[in-house]
Amino acid sequence: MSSELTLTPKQKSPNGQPCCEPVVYPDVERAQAERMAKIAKALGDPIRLTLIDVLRKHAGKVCVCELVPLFDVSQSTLSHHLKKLRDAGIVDSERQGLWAYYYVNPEELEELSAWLS
Amino acid sequence: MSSELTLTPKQKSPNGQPCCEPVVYPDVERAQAERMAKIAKALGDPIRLTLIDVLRKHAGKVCVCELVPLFDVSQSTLSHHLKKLRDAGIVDSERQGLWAYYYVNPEELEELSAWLS
DNA sequence: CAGTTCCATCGACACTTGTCAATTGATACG
DNA sequence: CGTATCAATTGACAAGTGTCGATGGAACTG
Repeated sequence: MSSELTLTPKQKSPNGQPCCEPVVYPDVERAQAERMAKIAKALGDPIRLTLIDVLRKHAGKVCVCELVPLFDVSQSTLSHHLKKLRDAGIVDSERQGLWAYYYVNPEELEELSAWLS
Repeated sequence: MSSELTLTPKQKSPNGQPCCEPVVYPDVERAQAERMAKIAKALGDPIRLTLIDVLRKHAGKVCVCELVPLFDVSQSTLSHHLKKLRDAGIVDSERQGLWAYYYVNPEELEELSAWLS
């Protein structure tokens, strides 16, 4: 499970004395941190990160049947990874007859990308 | 477990006919994808992402006793998250007497940050 | 020395993840 | 119609994750 992020106001140490200097606060809001962590989590697997790389570089839509042979995992495993990327909103897919085409939602990566720079 | 990323050369479909147009290849190398996925995974939790935010904004070194009260989790849970960040190489720590100070290794975020932009 | 404080580690727990083989569902083709 | 193909889903399993309370170890305080 992903951790619950509930920021609380700064408290003193139990003995009432601050152990060290100035108070630090996060600049990111709770909701923002959760959105970005969700995206980062989805990128946190080499296969999924490479999938995103392929889809981004290709610009257009890519057929799943093109993606499967790029990796040494079963078709069902790759389908599972694509679902994770879909669930995170990073990619979308489209069926055309027998084939499924995937493409990146670049906007979904922007917030994390901006925070990281 | 993180998936094994072993790219294989493009194969034809079983019936010998490609199902769709042109071959796509990842631009990221296997090792690079694994490095970046490791970083992304470490950022894939709201608490850890916020910790990085705090440490980055603060520039200097931050005492753990400053970090604990910012989150609604136990001290041991926070320590666990800090360890994950240490294991990923994103942060380092330093003991000074009773206190432990954490700081960001900005270089470790660069590769992912660059790839993402 | 004895007590306290900070932080890391341990043990336990429920939940999630990555993986596969097998199945299913939809579509195309002969 | 029956068969073949692509991709998603299901069920299973070992491994990993996030969480806590309790314990441990180091170092300061009196």
